[in-house]
Amino acid sequence: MKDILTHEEAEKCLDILEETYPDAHCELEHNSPYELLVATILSAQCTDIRVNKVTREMFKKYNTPKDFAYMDIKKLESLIKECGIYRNKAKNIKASSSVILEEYNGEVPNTIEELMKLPGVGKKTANVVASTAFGVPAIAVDTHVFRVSNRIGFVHEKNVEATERALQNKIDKNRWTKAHHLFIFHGRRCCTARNPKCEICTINKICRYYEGDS
DNA sequence: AACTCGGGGCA
DNA sequence: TGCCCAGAGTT
Repeated sequence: MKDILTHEEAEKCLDILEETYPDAHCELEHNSPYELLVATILSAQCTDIRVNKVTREMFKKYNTPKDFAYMDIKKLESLIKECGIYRNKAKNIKASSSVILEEYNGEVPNTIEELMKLPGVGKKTANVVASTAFGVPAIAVDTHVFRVSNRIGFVHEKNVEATERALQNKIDKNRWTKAHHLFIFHGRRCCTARNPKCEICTINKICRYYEGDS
């Protein structure tokens, strides 16, 4: 059984990752909370690169809840086709936009709880939007966060729920959001699911996976 | 907690 | 074809 990073190592790990990825924020490009919400809904089972491309293009013409709430569903489906599962996503974007328009006066709600009431918005999307757009401290354990945090030994848990609790205990609340984005950046750029680039990894001196495998 | 649903892109 | 991808909703 591998040990896990000490509190000091964990702090240092986050420090190094911050230096490594100075631009680490949200990988989903956005100019407004609403754009981020749409992009995040699109990001389910789809790479951020493709989401950014589709969203950027679409928002040149359509960029308000009103635009999408009244848009023909077929048209919306064709606009977001590249992002996959587009029928559900189109339906959800349209429906969420209507709710935002009618119940929130056109403004995206700023709490995790309210965001989750929107159709197609679950825990992860709500966390990303609330933390990125509104500064709510949050850690949403997606595949990257789960893989990276467990692999390097930041925590040692077997499922996402336990990982989320462990991370919240291990990390100061004011660093939750930052840590969330850092794990995802690291997971995409270096600590990939297969063939991680351990030799160029900036935290390989601390990493339990690297120690254990070398 | 386990399960279903879901689709384009790329090798 | 098979595998990947920053999930949501229902039971």
